[in-house]
Amino acid sequence: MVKKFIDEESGKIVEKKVMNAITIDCVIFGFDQGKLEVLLVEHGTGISKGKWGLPGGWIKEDESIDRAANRVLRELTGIEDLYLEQLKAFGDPNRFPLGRVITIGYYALIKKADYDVKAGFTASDAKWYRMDQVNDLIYDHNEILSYSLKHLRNRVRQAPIGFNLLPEKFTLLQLMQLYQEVLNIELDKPNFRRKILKMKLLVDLKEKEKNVSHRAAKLYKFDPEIYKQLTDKGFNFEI
Amino acid sequence: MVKKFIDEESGKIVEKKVMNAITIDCVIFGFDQGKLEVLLVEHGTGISKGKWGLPGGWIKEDESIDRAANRVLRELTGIEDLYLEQLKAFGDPNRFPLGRVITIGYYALIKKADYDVKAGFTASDAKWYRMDQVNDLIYDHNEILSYSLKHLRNRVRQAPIGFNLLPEKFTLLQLMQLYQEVLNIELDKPNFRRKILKMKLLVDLKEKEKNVSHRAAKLYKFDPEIYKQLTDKGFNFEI
DNA sequence: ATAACTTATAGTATATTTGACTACAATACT
DNA sequence: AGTATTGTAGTCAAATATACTATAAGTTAT
Repeated sequence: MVKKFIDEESGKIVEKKVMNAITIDCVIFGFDQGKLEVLLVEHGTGISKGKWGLPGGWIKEDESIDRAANRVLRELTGIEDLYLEQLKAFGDPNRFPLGRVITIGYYALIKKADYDVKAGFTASDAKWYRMDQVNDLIYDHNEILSYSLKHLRNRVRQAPIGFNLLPEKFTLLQLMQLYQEVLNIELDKPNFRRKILKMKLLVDLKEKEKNVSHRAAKLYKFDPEIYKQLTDKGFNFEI
Repeated sequence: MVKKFIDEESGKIVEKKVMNAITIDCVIFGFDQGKLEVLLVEHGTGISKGKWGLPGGWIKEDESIDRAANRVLRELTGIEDLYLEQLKAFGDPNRFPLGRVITIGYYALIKKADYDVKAGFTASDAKWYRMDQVNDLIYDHNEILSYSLKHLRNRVRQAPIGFNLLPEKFTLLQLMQLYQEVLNIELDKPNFRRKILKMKLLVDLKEKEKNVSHRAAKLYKFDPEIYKQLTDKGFNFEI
């Protein structure tokens, strides 16, 4: 791919083999009924028609990459007003079959119930996939996804970001299942409860679940204010 | 900047306003006599002639971005064989005066004494600057630099990047003293030794110090490969 | 109403890790 | 040979984590 570009030295447009195309790819994690899921789209047109991959697309000339990420996600899946965090740029020369394309990965964790997913633009379908049901994705999207998951697992141990995946009011079991699912480990109920409560991070809402077919559990909420106060004192969140 | 690129849908080369140029910029931190410094280069040609900035340059068509980062750094400053970590992509549409250029930031922390700095390629000079003596840099390089510094301060507690400040082969006492200095704490020799060895992060080189006026200590090296394997498994570095 | 079942929560006993400390081994210098 | 310096092994008690048991509090079926 010979490209035209502005040479920094002369200020003129020259042709050289140093240009690259750039895309955005979004990894959106959701949590539902104790399972971690990821949002994928089916390509409706082009060389990847009928295949599934992460929601992604080209960056426009006049938009920042953060804005591009939000736009791409909105166009393909209908999801908007989301805080997308930049993950990493992926730039293997052969990651894209038709030429050199570098992609910048973004990721976010959301509560599925808060967002309506609707396929749009070049996406013929958009669906949540449970992590264990993700098959072959286009290009290097499996690699991007597994990198994201690794990143998520590291971050979720270091900061209580996982709370974003739960409803406002949640039980300790829900929280525990979240960690089990994200970290892919088994936890012990009594021990988990003791550990998390000792952090003094949760607010006891003095409420209980309703309409459940078993003993109702206490409801808690995560209070970002308390978390901020704790971190200011040198608190170390570690699950 | 109208660019040619391969359209994903048709597979043909078309002209559109969605192309971007990509560069690499490297933030190299050095530590010397208790002071943090950063490596800057003076542009010898082009529109920024005579101005200082981070070592950076274009990514070539056939190289990965990691390799590009190492090449750019080598060409401009003579520094090679360095583990550069990807930081973040910066993509404000107006960050570069002559058109849309996205840059991917890389950073590293090195021991100054281990590397010879020699300006090359388009750089007319390359020098270490103490952080408090950095003035106006080209483009958005001040922003990139301050982002890097913030990142570095967070990361030094979470990941073993401090190892880069030691010689390749080091003793456990050297390592301990480094942490004592950086974290401003006192550590217990036997306990530190036990803790760090249990991480299985160090390679025992089966060698000893030489020409020391005391019992020679075993030499170890830090192996980034091992560290990578461990983090993949959910390893948590915490000193 | 009561037995069976599910989930929440309390408690306990054992293993593992940590922190403070002691002892001693190895080497070089005087 | 004696002394100084640093490396390395080990001990012991306290703290913490882990595995497990027991029981309480609801729901549902009979």
